[in-house]
Amino acid sequence: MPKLGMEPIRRAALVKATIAEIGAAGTLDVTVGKIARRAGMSTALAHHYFGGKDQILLAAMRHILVMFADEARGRIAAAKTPAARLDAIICASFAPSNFSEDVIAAWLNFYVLAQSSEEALRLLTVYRRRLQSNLTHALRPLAGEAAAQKADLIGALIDGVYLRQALRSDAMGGAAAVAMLRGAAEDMLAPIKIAAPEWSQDAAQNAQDASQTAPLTAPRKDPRP
Amino acid sequence: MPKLGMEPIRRAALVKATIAEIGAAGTLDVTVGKIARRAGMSTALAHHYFGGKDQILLAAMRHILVMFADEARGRIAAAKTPAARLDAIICASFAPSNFSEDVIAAWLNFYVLAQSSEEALRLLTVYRRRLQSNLTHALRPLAGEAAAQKADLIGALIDGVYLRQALRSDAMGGAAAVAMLRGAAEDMLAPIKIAAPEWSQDAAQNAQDASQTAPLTAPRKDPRP
DNA sequence: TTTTATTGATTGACGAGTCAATCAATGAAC
DNA sequence: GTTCATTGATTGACTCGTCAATCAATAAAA
Repeated sequence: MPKLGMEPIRRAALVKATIAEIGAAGTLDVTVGKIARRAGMSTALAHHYFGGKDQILLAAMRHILVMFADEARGRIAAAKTPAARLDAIICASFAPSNFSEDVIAAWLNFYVLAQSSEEALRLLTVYRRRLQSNLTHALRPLAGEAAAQKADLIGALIDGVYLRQALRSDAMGGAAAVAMLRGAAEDMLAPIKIAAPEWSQDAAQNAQDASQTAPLTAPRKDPRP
Repeated sequence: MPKLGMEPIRRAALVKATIAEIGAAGTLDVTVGKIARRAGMSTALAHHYFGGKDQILLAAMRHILVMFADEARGRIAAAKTPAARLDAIICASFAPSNFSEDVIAAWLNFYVLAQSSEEALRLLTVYRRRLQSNLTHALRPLAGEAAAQKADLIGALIDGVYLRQALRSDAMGGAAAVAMLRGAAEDMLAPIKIAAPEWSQDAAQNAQDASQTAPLTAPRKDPRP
């Protein structure tokens, strides 16, 4: 059984299991034993590779943050116009890799963790700054002076929509969330009259990647059940 | 020492202490012992009055929800115009009673609790529905058909801005949050051209109550009693 | 005396972290 | 091509602390 080079494999398995376990429990109050068992190893091995529960949790958090960063970077790089960049950021936030049930639960819990863990707060701050920076950059040509302010707004709105997913009752798919965000961005930018004509074209291109768990109906403008 | 009619007093003290303890710890992982000690009694007494930890937590949550409902009801009742009602809801969300450090931390934690507690989810759903209903009602004369959709947006935005307060790094006061929401609402309503002229007047009246300044920068550490 | 208020002590369970001990590949020496 | 020392991989069992919940007992009203 024991082959060499197990460490990265074990670490990845533990991170994955941690996110799954958090999603299943809805809490950070998961035992190392459960995580390890789900990852197919003993608790001692988990400790061997990570040193402690905190490190496991933080590694899971880092993983989620990196996944989001990758998603966003790729989509932004592929966008040609400011409007497309804005849309790319919105779509990245609700792309499947960042929008599964487990990841949403984990994300919410990491917000809580940031209140008692210096390192978690640091990581979350990095994420927030990057989002803000990306949004501001995309909005500069569209909103000029007001770019930073609008970026703040859209950032908060993304967080808010995302947060509401934690409550399964009024759950909507990623596509619906994206549609909502797009509508808000349009409203916000409409008075400025610089809304790019190719907007809908970019939107159509991004939309196919952002659909999640197959909403049987086409994404509606009005997300009211 | 033993006087009669202690029950309501003890319960209130425990609820208050629970919120404070959650705020201090940043977690729902607070011990009954700590809560009871902060409330000036023994753990056994806390169990006597509440039956268990879950009940204490839910009572604290209910208390916060009721506080918010009272705040909102009062402000909405005092508002004369649709725009003023909208502003009243916004202000209520960031009024001191709902926007202190402890309450923000508790609120965030209750979102997490709702993922594993049926009753917590139920309570949160009630809050969400009421907020949605209030917003829709206020927006109907301003946005007509789109009222429900706009209400969803503003509701999500309120949650998002509120959520960001959990991270103290980029903390802003309640007044700043309200200003941000007002700006967003104006942007959103501007194209519809029904924005009431007395808006700024109502805003000025509401603003004084909603200012709150408690910016922190570091996560909290366990206080040693 | 009955009821309400109150607590210190106790219990039972659970979980994080540690440790000493195995297991199995690898590769060098013969 | 055996032998064997080395080292990473892996675990079961154990320690130690914590915490929710319970209980038996005491004190003061009514």
